[in-house]
Amino acid sequence: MNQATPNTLRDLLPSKGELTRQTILRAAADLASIEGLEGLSIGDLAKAVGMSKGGLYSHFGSKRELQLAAIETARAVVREAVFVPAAAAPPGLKRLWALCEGYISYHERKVFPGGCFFGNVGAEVDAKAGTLRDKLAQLYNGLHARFAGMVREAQGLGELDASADPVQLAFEIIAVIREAARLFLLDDDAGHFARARFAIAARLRPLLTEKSPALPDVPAPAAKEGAAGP
Amino acid sequence: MNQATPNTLRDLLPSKGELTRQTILRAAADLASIEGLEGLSIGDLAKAVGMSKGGLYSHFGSKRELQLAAIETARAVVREAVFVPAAAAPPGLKRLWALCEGYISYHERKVFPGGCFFGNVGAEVDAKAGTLRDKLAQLYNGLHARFAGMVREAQGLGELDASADPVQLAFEIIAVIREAARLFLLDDDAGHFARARFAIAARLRPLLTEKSPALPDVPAPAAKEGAAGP
DNA sequence: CCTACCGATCGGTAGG
DNA sequence: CCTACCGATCGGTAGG
Repeated sequence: MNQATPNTLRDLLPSKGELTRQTILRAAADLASIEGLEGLSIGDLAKAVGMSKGGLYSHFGSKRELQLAAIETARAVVREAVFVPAAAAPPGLKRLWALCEGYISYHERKVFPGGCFFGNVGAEVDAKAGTLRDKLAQLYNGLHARFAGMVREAQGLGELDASADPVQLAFEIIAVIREAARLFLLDDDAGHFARARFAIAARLRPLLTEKSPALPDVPAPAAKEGAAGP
Repeated sequence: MNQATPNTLRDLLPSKGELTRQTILRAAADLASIEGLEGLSIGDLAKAVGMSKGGLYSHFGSKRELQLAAIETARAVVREAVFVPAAAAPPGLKRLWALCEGYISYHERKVFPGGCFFGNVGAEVDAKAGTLRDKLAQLYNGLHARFAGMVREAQGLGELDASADPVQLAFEIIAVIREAARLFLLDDDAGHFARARFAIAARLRPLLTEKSPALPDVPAPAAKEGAAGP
């Protein structure tokens, strides 16, 4: 802090440059959710925010730096869209369910235009060892840990059978939600989310205790005729 | 068939050009499992098979044509790696379990160097409406239908409770296997597949009947300490 | 934050 | 199946 003058409102507000930077990063995250972090081109990004390529390079020294910053922005978006709302629910089973619903809704609402930023970018980098892959692995590890933590919380309150393995339960919940999200992107059928909800409710039901609040009603997904195999 | 001369062995064997074509396509599928169908460049592919770009274009008129052909090749690879072996198991619950194991093993063995071709390519195209996305949607539909069909078969033989929804069951099985596969690519921990197996066995167990053959023993996955959230 | 440029690589083609 | 090339676009830079 080499600021001689006293703080004014103007000093505390984000500078114009910082606002531009955030605009660029949010656009970058949106584009990367469709094209991937490599497929995102600086030229297209510049066009999307109405700037020149040179203008972008005054905010980021390299494409890689922009990619890393876009990941942080996407992380903040997920936090606001999924984790913050869930934290508003009462602790225990209700909060766990709110987290599931929030994560489902995040996919269904297409908070990012190309579906989940991390789903797309994760698939893009998962076969290439390196910093980006490790970063994504760590973020997904964190996601699983969040869900597992909520399971433990519900168990601690006696609202969920203590014998269930929280990590295993988190794995299964996230699995059905992400599978639904992928199928939804491919065929635009939101019914896949009904399957995810149904699977989660059925998995939790045998674990309920007399202390458990009631689970919301989850209708059985509509039957569907099978298609031909590959 | 505008062939005047009688068939000889030579006529029935694949021509040299056809063999080259297959070599190119298998290399293309391998590369696309890492880089995606767009990320795959004709120059890199030519280098991988030891040909010039011009040489490749004598087999395929355009990149798009090559992409479509590579999808068919990848489909044949999955058929040989997953569906054919499962068909060798006795019908019913055993065959369903063999299909699960085959699908898990296909991911764990990395039949494609970048993990599942369709997982990677699906994520790449799922946000872009068009022929490729529709093709992938149809293929995944077929995968789900295969699993659902095996569930129905087991039910028909009385080896699985008839009240279970085959499509829902297929959805949940595929979900945990694919989630395990994605995590495996990110952190190289094959333990995720143990979680998938455990989830499938636990899901099937309440559906077993007195006619059911015994399920293989599936050990509970090792406990794992939670990491920090995002 | 812009214009104007760099070398490299992209998909694709001509001609053999 | 090759060499030699095309225009377009890539990430990135210089200079202002």
